Amino acid sequence: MMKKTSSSEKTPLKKGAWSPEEDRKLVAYIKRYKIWNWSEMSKAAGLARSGKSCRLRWVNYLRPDIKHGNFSEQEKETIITLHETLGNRWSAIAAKLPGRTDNEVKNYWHTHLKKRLKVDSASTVLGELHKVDDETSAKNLSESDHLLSSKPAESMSILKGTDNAVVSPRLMSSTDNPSSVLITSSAPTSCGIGKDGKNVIESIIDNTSSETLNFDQELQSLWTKPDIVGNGDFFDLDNQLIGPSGNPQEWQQDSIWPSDFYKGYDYYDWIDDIDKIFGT
DNA sequence: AAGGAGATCAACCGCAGCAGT
DNA sequence: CACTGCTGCGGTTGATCTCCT
Repeated sequence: MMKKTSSSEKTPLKKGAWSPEEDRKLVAYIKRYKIWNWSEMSKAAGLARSGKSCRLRWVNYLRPDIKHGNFSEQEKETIITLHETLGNRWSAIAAKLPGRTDNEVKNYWHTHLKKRLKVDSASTVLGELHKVDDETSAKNLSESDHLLSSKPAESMSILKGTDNAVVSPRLMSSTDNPSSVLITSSAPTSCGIGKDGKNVIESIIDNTSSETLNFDQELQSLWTKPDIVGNGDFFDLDNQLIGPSGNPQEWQQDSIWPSDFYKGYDYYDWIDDIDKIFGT
């Protein structure tokens, strides 16, 4: 292995976008000699780049196991779920997504997913909610929706949400639904949508608490009844479990999406509606 | 067609942690 | 124990692209 220990000549290090030639040099060098010391490798490979720049280029772009292209629905949900528990630990999140880099996950979060949970864009979001509802009310209010709305109002009045706590917009816009939703979360951030489409609420809550949101009281007195409950379960007013524990994502993975409860409201339709509302 | 605004993403920067001396 | 250098991480920047007027 050709190891240059030091270099007295101070060639200015190149910055900015990598050329195909530079990529080729770096890939060829790593294929042949493997990674041993980024700053020394850079010189040995004939690149006027810092070791740091080489490492970044390799790790984020040139590595053969990098998965390029759009994020799948599964990946999106994984990022959202993990971000709720891990926060901005992008490398930890990326570690759960084979082929994705921390940089990519971070960029994707900031450009696509962050706005899903953005609270202060409530009016915009709710405008979209109304739009979705209007567009779908006549044509798309399927039999399943009628079945859903035909549930006794009181049985729907309290919903203990998921870790994501993004409540089905179609469910929540059902006219028979009362105005409060109980959200519980094991994650620090939760978001809920009022059935009247008037409020979108996001709040930082305790890991083990759940809260009752009354959408008729606007945003004041958001949290009215903290208590300790199990996380991620759906309950009706009588505290009867009406959905499985865990995240919708896990429900889908485990084929336990509560289709009885949602009456044919498919998991992917649910995600689609969320996408529409939050503008992904 | 042009240009302005916003979105996207590759790359840089600064810092912290760790290992070697 | 202090110093130094390397690596990895998260925040930020800026070039480029896309969309809208």
